[in-house]
Amino acid sequence: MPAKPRPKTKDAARGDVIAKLSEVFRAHGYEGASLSLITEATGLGKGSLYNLFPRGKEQMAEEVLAHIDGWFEREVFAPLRDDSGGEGIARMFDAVDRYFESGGRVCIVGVFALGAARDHFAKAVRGYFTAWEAALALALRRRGFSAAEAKQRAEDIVLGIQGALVLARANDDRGVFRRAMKRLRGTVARQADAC
Amino acid sequence: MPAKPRPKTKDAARGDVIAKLSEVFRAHGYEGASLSLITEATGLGKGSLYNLFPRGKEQMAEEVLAHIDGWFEREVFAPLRDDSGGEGIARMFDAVDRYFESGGRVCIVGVFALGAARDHFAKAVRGYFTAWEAALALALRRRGFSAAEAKQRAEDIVLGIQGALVLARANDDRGVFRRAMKRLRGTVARQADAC
DNA sequence: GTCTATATAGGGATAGAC
DNA sequence: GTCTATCCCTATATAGAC
Repeated sequence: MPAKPRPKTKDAARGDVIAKLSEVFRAHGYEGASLSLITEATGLGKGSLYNLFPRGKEQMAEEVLAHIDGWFEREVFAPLRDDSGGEGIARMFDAVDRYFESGGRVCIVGVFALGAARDHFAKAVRGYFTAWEAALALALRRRGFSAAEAKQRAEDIVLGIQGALVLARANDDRGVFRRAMKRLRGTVARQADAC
Repeated sequence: MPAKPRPKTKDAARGDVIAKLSEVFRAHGYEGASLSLITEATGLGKGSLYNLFPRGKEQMAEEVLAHIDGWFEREVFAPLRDDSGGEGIARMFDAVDRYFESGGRVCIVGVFALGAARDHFAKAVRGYFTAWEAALALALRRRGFSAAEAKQRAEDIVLGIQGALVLARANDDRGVFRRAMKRLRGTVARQADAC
């Protein structure tokens, strides 16, 4: 190994670009994310962008979605599946709260899902939500819920998070998201409404 | 009054155009709704469109939003506020299920809320959700919920509907929406979890 | 690898004939 | 009122200099 690879590796630099791309797609959606917005956000000219992403905007979006999927796989889905010490679900809520900045940022996958881009990126969009629900349902089963109930509650939680993001952005108020997250955390505590 | 105004009135014809515009904005969002998509959907040339909506696409979106607001005001908010015979909430769920075709159509206001268009149409977007929540909270208070609980449950229901629409479209599966609606209907039945 | 043209298509919007 | 033709701008994408 050479002495000090201080200057960023190729992959790290690419990661930086993808992070900036994400914010453009998040704020403007797929069709709204113009190359001029992208050059502005990344500080790169079109030439550089097409050098990094030869297939253009489509490829940029694909890699943004893949990056999101990777992050959630590491920070959310894997902890849910391992559920080390029964803390998987709590870790999920923590990670989600950080990722969406308590409702200050919307979900790119959700934005894509609502627009015409869904058809083009259907597999990634669907995969994201199904992976999330499946991992969460598994963790809920370990908590003692029946298979059917775990599935239903997992769906309600993912759905609640997405709805909270819509309302938080519509009203420009993170309070909606915070309250929803608190309530959703509560729904996994009480094992059933048995009295 | 003249004998038979069989041919459509001006307003009715305008209503038809707005209905078709709505479907374009619903499917493609504000930025994605190009004039060529709009001419195709309405069957009108640009000249006619600019005659009907002199301020162009912006005005089209404004009138679409106003039309939605009018529909919900009549079919959802007013029944919730009147709550004739305590059926206001049930009528809301029925109307919502019809309007969104059991999850087959997404919410235009939700689509706008997630995109950059929110800033331009902030007042209409915010107004839609706040009116809905306020009317629903009022109906819930009449059902015996405390002011705080009614407000919270109203928020959870509106949020749940929006989240269900996101997931239904993401997974291309109306089942998510139907299940969510059923569950949400249930949350207004049990007055409190008092055992 | 990054930039500055440039190419080509489509965007929103307008003018004017009918 | 509706169309066609046209305006000007911005879109994505490419070429080629450095």
